[in-house]
Order: sequence, then C-alpha cells, then structure tokens
Amino acid sequence: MADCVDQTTASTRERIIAAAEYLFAERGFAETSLRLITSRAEVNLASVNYHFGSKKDLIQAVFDRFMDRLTAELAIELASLRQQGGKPTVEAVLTTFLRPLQALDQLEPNGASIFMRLLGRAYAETQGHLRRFVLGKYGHVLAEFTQALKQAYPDLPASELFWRLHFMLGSLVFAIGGSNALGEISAADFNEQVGLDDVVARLIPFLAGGFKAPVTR
Amino acid sequence: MADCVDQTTASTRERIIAAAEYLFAERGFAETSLRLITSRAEVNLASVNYHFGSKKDLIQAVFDRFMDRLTAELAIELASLRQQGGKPTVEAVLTTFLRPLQALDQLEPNGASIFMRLLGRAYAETQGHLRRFVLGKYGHVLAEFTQALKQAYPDLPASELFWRLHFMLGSLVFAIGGSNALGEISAADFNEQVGLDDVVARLIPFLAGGFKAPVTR
DNA sequence: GTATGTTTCAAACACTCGTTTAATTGAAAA
DNA sequence: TTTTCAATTAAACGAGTGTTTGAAACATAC
Repeated sequence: MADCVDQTTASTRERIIAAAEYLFAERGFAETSLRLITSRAEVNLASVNYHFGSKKDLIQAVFDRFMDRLTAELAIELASLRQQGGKPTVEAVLTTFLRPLQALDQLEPNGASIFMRLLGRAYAETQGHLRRFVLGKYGHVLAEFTQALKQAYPDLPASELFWRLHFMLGSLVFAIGGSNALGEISAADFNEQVGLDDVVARLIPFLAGGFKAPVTR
Repeated sequence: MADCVDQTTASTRERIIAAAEYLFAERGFAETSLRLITSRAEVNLASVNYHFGSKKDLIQAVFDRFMDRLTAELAIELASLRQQGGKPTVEAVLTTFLRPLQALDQLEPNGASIFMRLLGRAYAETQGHLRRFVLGKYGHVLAEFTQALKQAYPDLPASELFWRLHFMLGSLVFAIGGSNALGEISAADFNEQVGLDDVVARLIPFLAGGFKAPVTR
C-alpha cells in the first residue's frame, strides 16, 4: 500500500483523495463505496460529504487533481515542441503528449496507470456524465493533440485524423491502464521486466506506424 | 428500442438476455439492476434467479451467447484463411478476425458495438473476476489470433508481438465500442455518415501500419 | 378429470448504499 | 477565560440492491 500521501500528517482531504483515486481505478466508481474509501483513508465516513459535498463531486475532484498536474506538464512540453519550430515528426508529437504521463508516474507510484484506468472508466461510465465533464473541462487537451498531429501530417484528411486519433487513444488507455497486468504476463512469458517507460517505448513506433499508414479509400 | 428478440413470442430466458446485454453495455454491470432488466424485458423480477441462478451467472450467460456466435463465425473465417495457404498478410489476418464481429452486427443491431463495450467492461471490472472468466473460457481465440499474426510477421519478436496485439485490442475495443458516439461526432463535424464497416475499413490500415512498424530498441 | 412438473408471481428478506443530523471536539480570536 | 467557528464523530435515515419464499398459474401426460 504505497500511497505517496503521508497518512500520519496529511490532511483529511488529501487522504480521502489518495484513497479514492486508488480504489476508483482498481474497482470502478460504482463498486467503490464511501465506506471503503474512508476506512482505507482512516477518516470518518461523513468527512467525504463534508469536504467534497457528494460522491460525484469527489470523483470530479480526483480527476481535477490528475488533470491539473497533467496539463501543467503538458504546457511545458508543448512549448518545447513549438520552440523547435518547423514540421514536427509524429513521433515527436506523441512524445510530447506521453512525457507528462510518464512524469505523473514519477510523482506517484503507478500514477499513469491509475489515471488511464480512470479515464477509461470515465468514458464508459453510466450515461456519459463523467465523460462529458472531462471533455467539457479538458477537451482543449484533445484539441491541442489534434492540432499538433495535423502539423505533423498535413495531408491527412481531417476525418481520417479524427478516427486515427481515437484509435491511438484506445491503445493508450488499454495498454497503459493495463500495463501492470500486462507487464506481469510479459515478465512470466518472456522473462522481460517492463515498466511504463518500456511500454511507452514500444507504443510510440506502433502508434506512429498506424498514424502514418496510407489512406486506402 | 429495437431489440431483435420478438418480445411477444420470445421465451422469458431470451427476453432477459436481450434486455441484459443492451443494458450491461449501455450502463455497466453494477449500475444495471435486475429490476431494470426485468422491467425492460417485461418479465417478473424473480425469473432472473429462476432461469440463471444469480446476477453473476446472467452476466456470464450474456457473454457466452456472444462468444458462441463469434467463435462459430471465426472458425469459418480461420478455415478460409488457412485454406488460402502460404504466408498471410497482416491485413488478411485482421480481416479474418474482424469479419465475425461485423457478422455480429448484422445478426443484431449494434451487436458488435455492444459486444466490444461488454468486453471493455469485463477487462475493467472489479478484481478481474469477469476478465478471468472470459480469458479462461475463450483465451484460445486470443491464442489463435497470436498464432495467425506470427505467421504473417515471423520475424517479429514474441514479446513485441504480444504488446502490439494488445495495442490493437485497445484500438478495437475503444473504437468499435464507441463507434456510435464517435460516428455521431464524425457525422456532425465532417458530414460523414460512418457505420461499422467504415470504422473497420479505417481500422485495418491503421492497425496493420502499427503492427508492421519497425522495431526500434 | 386428475396428477405432475415447470414456470410465473407478489411479497418480503437481509443488506449495502449515499447522505444527513446533532452532538462533540479542537484550536484560534476576542 | 470566554467566544467562535471549523472539523470530526457516532448514529440514524430512506432508498435501492440481489435473493428467497410459498402460493398461484400453466402446461403436459396419464
């Protein structure tokens, strides 16, 4: 149970968020009760409603915490990409958007995997409430991703770019979200210890190869 | 609500399964109550436990129904692929495994999308009970997929094939599972009406391009 | 017709859930 | 010290959950 929040000194708010993000990613939103969260965080049950208002608000708070750290890192990487000038390679664009994810992993054990699983669940969740919240508040990230890819491959039709972007997102969420489980299989079957960096290193040529594939219509 | 089960003549069992597979895909397993299922199927609440035993058994029954139809189609396609002999192209292998999914869509409106969403949820679900059930009972499908890809690209290291297979799975689940929502965006933004066949047509070059990408270690 | 076995039904069961309440604690401000 | 306000606590609330029950309805065979 290696949370990066010091359970002895951390505030009640922080301990709730730390426990919640782990359990939400591990078990899902509906399957994670407030009692499970508060007992893991060793705080009183009512403190969730006191500090966050409701369970739904807690879920959004967990997302906000991740997205804030992510967008901060992403702004730096994007600036660095633009500073280089000229037409970026697809690989460079992918690296730009993946590095903040890797940074998340250093900030907190399995941070990237946890966040990707949360993102995957948000897309699947009931009626898409959470998906709309995430897209509404952080849709600009997707837009910047789209724009950067457009610069790397200007001839690709907009609709094709749209679909390939989502194909890539699927690979990302699936592979990084499941990197722990897949990594264990990889270690057992191929005697290869793979961490997040290795997964990303394998992902980039795959995604770039798919993205640059000829359009056959 | 266009289910393909005739609600007036279909047996209670069939009506429950039809309602359940739609609601499970749309809302998730935990978020779908037996009362919601039985009221949609217009049957008595207790009939689920009578015919299936428990909610968990119903979930497995829904999967079995999909997988049985899928593996039947897949056996035909695989035989056809092997009959051609020689080294298959990656595109041919992908087509082999995607056609049964498309067949599912003709058998039942949105069948492929529903099944992919179910599969995505199964992978994410609590503690992976369902994932283990699916992998245990239908893991041979994944093994055959792996083997066919190996024939198409013999030089690709086994571990690299393993990871690229799962990258492809991620794209598949994400894109086909969300094909309805993504199709609506595509129709609105690009004036392009896209059905499942169009998504598959776009997927194949993307996946093949990724799979055939050079290995950079 | 009666008997037999299957299927349906309304009602209740025990349980968990998110949320609320009112009392209590703690520490800083007056 | 007294006041004040934020934070914590135990307990309860009402709603919703999967499941069980025993009787009723149905169909089939004798």
